[in-house]
Amino acid sequence: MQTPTLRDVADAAGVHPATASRALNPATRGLVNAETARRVIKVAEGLGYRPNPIARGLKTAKSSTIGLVIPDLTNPLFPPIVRGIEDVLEPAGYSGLIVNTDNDPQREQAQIELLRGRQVEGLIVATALIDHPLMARLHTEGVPMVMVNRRPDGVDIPSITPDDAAGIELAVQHLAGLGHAKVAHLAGPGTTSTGVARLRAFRNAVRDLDLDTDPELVVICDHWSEDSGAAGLRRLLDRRPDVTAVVAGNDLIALGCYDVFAERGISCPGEISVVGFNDMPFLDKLAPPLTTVAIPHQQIGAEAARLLLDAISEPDRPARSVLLPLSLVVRGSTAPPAG
Amino acid sequence: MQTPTLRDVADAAGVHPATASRALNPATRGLVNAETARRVIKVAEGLGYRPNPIARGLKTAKSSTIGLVIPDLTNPLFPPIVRGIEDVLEPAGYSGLIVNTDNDPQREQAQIELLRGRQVEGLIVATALIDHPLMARLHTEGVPMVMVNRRPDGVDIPSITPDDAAGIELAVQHLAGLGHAKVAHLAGPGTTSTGVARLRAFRNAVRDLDLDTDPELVVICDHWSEDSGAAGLRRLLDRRPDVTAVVAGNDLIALGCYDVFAERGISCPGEISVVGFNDMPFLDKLAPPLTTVAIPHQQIGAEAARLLLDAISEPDRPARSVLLPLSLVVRGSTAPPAG
DNA sequence: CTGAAAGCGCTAACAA
DNA sequence: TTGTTAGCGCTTTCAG
Repeated sequence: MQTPTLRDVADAAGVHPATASRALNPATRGLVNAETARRVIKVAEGLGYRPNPIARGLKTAKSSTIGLVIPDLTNPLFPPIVRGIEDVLEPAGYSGLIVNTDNDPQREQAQIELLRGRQVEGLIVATALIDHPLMARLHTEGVPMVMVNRRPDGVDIPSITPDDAAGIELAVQHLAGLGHAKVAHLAGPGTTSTGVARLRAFRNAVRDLDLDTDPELVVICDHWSEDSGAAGLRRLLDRRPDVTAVVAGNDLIALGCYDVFAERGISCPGEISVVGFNDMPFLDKLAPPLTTVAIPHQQIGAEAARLLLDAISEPDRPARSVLLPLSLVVRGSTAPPAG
Repeated sequence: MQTPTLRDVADAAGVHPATASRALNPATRGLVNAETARRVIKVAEGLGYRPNPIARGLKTAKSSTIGLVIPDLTNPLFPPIVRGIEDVLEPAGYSGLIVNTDNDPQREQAQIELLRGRQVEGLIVATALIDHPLMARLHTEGVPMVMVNRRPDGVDIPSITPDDAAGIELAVQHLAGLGHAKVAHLAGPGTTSTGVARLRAFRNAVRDLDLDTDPELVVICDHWSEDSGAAGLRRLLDRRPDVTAVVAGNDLIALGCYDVFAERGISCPGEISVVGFNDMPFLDKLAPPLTTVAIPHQQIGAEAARLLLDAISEPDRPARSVLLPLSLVVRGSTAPPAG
C-alpha cells in the first residue's frame, strides 16, 4: 500500500475524514473532542500517515514554499545566507526554492515566473538593483518579499542590509590609523545600493579624516567580481601609482587586487594595503590573509526569513527594514605605509 | 482578478476546460485540432495564464520536484555541484529542493521524510555512507535516487563518483616524481566510500612506487573537515616527524594541514609538501596555492541529474554508475623534498 | 462536537 | 476532435 491518505486514517479511526483533518491540524484541533483527537492522532502515527502538502496547498492556495532569488550560489557569500534562511524556514514548515539568475535580468524574470508558477508564497531576493522595475512591479502586485544584502531605491520593500556606511567608515578609519593618506576605493557597480552606499560612505570618510580626496582615487568596477576588481586596480594604478591603500567594494574585488599584485610584483601589505567587505569563508588562508569588514551572513538570512514570514502572515504591516551591524576583521593585508 | 485558471482560458476561448488542457500540454496537443490549439494558446497568453503545478501534481501524483540531500551547503564543494544539477533539472521542468543534513543521520532521516512529504519524485544524495541502512531502505522502497561523490557499499544504486583511485595515484606519482619517499596520507573517515577508496589507492600507490609503506604514515581523520585534518597532521607528526609529503583526503583536510604549519612554524612546501583533493574554489589564492586533484564539479551535478531523470522515466532500467575522470592541478604546495 | 457536501485546478478515462 | 464526468487528497463551510 502506498502512503496512507487522510481517508485511510479516518476509516481506521472510525471517524469522518473531516474530523480526522481537524484532529490532525493543530490549529483546528480545539474543535474536536480531545479523546477523539488523541485516537485519530494515534491511528495516524500507526499508519505512518503524512499529510500531502500538495493537496493541502490546492485547497488553501498555499504552497508552504518560498523562492530564493540569488545571483549565483557559487559565490561564497550566499551559501551561509541560504543556510540562515533555511534554518528559520524549516521549523516554520516552509521550504526554500533556490534559483540562480547569473545577474541576467532576462533570466531573473524567467526564474521568478517559474517560482510564481510554483505558487511560492513569497520571495527573498538578493539580486536587487537600485532601479529595478521588476521588483517594483512585483511589489505593487502584492507579492510578499524581502531584499537581502542590497535593496532598490524608492520602493517600500522590507530589506536586510549590512550597515554599508558604518563598514566603510571602519575600514577607512583603520587605514588612516595605520598612517595611510592616499586611500583609494574600488567601488562596486553604481547600479547596486551597496555600490553607491559604500562609495558615498568612502567619500565622506576620506573627507572627514582629512585624507586625499582626489576623485582619481575612486574607480567604479563593472561587476562585483574578481576580474572587475583586477581591471579596476590596473586602471587605478595607471592614474595614481602612488596609492598606498585600497578599500575594495567587496571581497571578490579585493581578490582581483591580489591578482594584480602577483602580475605586477607588488607586495601586499608592504607597498599597498587592501581591505575587503563581507568576510567570505577562507579569507584567513589567503596570502596575505585579507582584512575585511565582516557581516553576519547566517543572521542576515535568518532575519530575512523572519521578516518574510511576518510579511506573509500580516500582509498589511508596514515594511520593516533592518540594518545589520558589522565589524572589522583585521588580518595581514593591511599595514602602515612604507617609508 | 487573480491568476487565471484553466477554466478562464477555456471560457475565453469558447472550449471545454479539458480541451484547453489538451491544447496547452505539448504532450497531448496532437489530440486537438491544430486551429483550436492555436487559438487556446493565444488566449492563454493573452490572459497571462500559467498552469498551476500543484493542481497538476495532485492529479498526476507528480510534483516535478526532486530532493537534494547534502551535508552542508556551506562546504564549497557543493555549490558548484548544485549548480550543475539545477542546470539540467530546470530545462526539464524540475526544481530542486535542497536540504542540509549536517552529517547527522537523525537529521538526514527527518529531512528526507520532509522531502518525501513534499512528494519529491527522486533524490540526489551527497551524504552516502558505506553502510547506510536508510539509503538501502529507500532503494528497496523504489525511491528513484542517485548518489553523488560518495556511494554506499553493496547496494545497487546509480552513482556519480570521482575516480578516487586514479586521483590518488596521480597525487602520489607527482610526489614520487619530485623525489619524495616518505609520503603520508591523511585519510577521510572509513565510513565513507571516498575515504576507503582513497586510502586503498594510496596503499597501492606507495607500494607500486617503492615508497615507504610504514602504516604509521597513514592517519584516518574523523571528519572531512579542517579541524580533523589539523588533528590528523598533528598525530602524524608526533609519530613520524620525518615525513616530507602529505596526500590529504580532501581539500579541507589539506587546509587543516596549513593550520598546523602555521602553528608549528613548518614551511610548505619547503619542509612538507601537501596535495589536496576536489579543487574547491579559491585554492589558487592560498599561501601557498594548493596542489590538488581536480574533479569536474558542475559536470558531476549535471550527470547526476541526468541519471536521476532517466531513473524516473524508466524505473526498471538497471542502475548505471559513472566514474568521472580527474586531473592533477599542480600549484605551489608541492616541491622536491629539502636536502 | 461531528458528519455531509462541495470544491481547490487540473487531467484522464470514457462517450459522443 | 471535443465534451462529459469524475476524482486526485485535503479543507471548509454548513447542518445536525
